[in-house]
Amino acid sequence: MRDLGIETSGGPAHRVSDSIALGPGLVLQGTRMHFRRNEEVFGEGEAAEYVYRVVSGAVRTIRFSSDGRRQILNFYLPGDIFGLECGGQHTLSAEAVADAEISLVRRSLIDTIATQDGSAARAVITMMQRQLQNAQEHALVLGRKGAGERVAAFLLQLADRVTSQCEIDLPMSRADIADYLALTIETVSRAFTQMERDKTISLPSSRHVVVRDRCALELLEAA
Amino acid sequence: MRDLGIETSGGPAHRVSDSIALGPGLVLQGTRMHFRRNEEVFGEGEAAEYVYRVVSGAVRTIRFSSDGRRQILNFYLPGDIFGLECGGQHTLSAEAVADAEISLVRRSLIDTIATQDGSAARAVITMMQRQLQNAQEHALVLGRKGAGERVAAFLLQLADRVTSQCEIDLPMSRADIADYLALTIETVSRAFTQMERDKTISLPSSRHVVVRDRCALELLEAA
DNA sequence: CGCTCGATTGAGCCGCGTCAAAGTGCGTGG
DNA sequence: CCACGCACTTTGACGCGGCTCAATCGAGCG
Repeated sequence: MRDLGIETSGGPAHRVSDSIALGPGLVLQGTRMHFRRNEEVFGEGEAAEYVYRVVSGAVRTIRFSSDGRRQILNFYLPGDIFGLECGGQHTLSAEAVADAEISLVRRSLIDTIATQDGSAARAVITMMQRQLQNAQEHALVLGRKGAGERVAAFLLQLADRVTSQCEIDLPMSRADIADYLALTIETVSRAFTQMERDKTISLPSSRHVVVRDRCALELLEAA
Repeated sequence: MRDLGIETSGGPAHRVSDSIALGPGLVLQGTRMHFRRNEEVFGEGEAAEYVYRVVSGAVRTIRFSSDGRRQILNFYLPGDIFGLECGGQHTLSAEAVADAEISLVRRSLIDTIATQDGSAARAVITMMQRQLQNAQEHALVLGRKGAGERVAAFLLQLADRVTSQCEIDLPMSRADIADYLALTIETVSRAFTQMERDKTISLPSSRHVVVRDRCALELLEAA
């Protein structure tokens, strides 16, 4: 938002700068790294040394339930910041959904600055608030919506994060969507097909969605 | 934890002090208020003026999905702090589960202090991290566990927050548990009954649970 | 051209929600 | 002290949405 570039959930650009801003005139230059599709950025249990910003590509954060099924907790697109959720140790892992450039800033550096500069500390708190609200919204979707509504909510959420608000390039597979929405790939696929049949969306290819009737989608989400 | 009393998730005592600690030697005395069972502490959309700490009783935070069904996002017991999740405006509402004494501290006061004192800012960030991890754990439970596993997870979570780790006094109704776990009251009730049949717990009364076999409960949770 | 991986489609089943009816505990008033 | 009413809980019967299993389809690539 504004000039800060601290948004954790609003990266419309295909490719963005690799610095993390903590306030006006306080911008941290990160180290840029490249990750291949499905490569791990960090793993559950590792020491949390860095905070990350997506420059290009996309990232997912993962946790596994005790019986081994995976739950995707969030997707991060260019401009989004991730890796803040933890104390000293990561409680989840992060992987590249597609090839991604990611900018790393040392957590100790951010800690130091946040301790000295009040407005930087507030920037960090604001980022975490956004993450927290995301997680709560996610819990609401998983708890209270049926399959079609979940997929609709997912598409709307994605549409709002992309420049062209009605044409979406999905960086993730059906399996990723399923594990994010706590459904199976079959159910996700059927939901897409149904929406296409209803002229709510069209699917030129399986990774490319065109929203033809946003209202219908919003109606579906509410269900 | 430690001497700070900033824990958001660990209030074993039936009744605790009403101050919020932001660091060693930095303790904010709150204004104590009383809320009746089911009374609203704050509502979605209201300006977020305060941060709250449960002194006695219990509190739930709520959000409604677009079709009107409610989802309980968290329960707060004595010692827990809530109301941090928002920016300027509450994105959820909070109600007393049972009669509760709650201590209020002005958000502006905390903001001011956090801006000036680095360690206070870190205390706030730590509290938010804990909230965030709670929310993510909750999403994992809702997404990946069946009915019995959810109830088992709920009981274990509660058992860990109570002094007597095997005797739990539930401050909330079956309906509250159901809305927290995204189940129906009937399903929650059946899960309790089943556990009692399996000698995993006993139910001297519907609000009083005795954990007889914690291992079995942990096994159930994993499912 | 044929292989492989992901996506789609279909058939059948099961867990949990829905609806309905008792059962239980507690506060209130007679 | 007991009778009644109300709110909450438990239990049962049944239906449906989404999962499972299996086959087919389609696109990218060697």
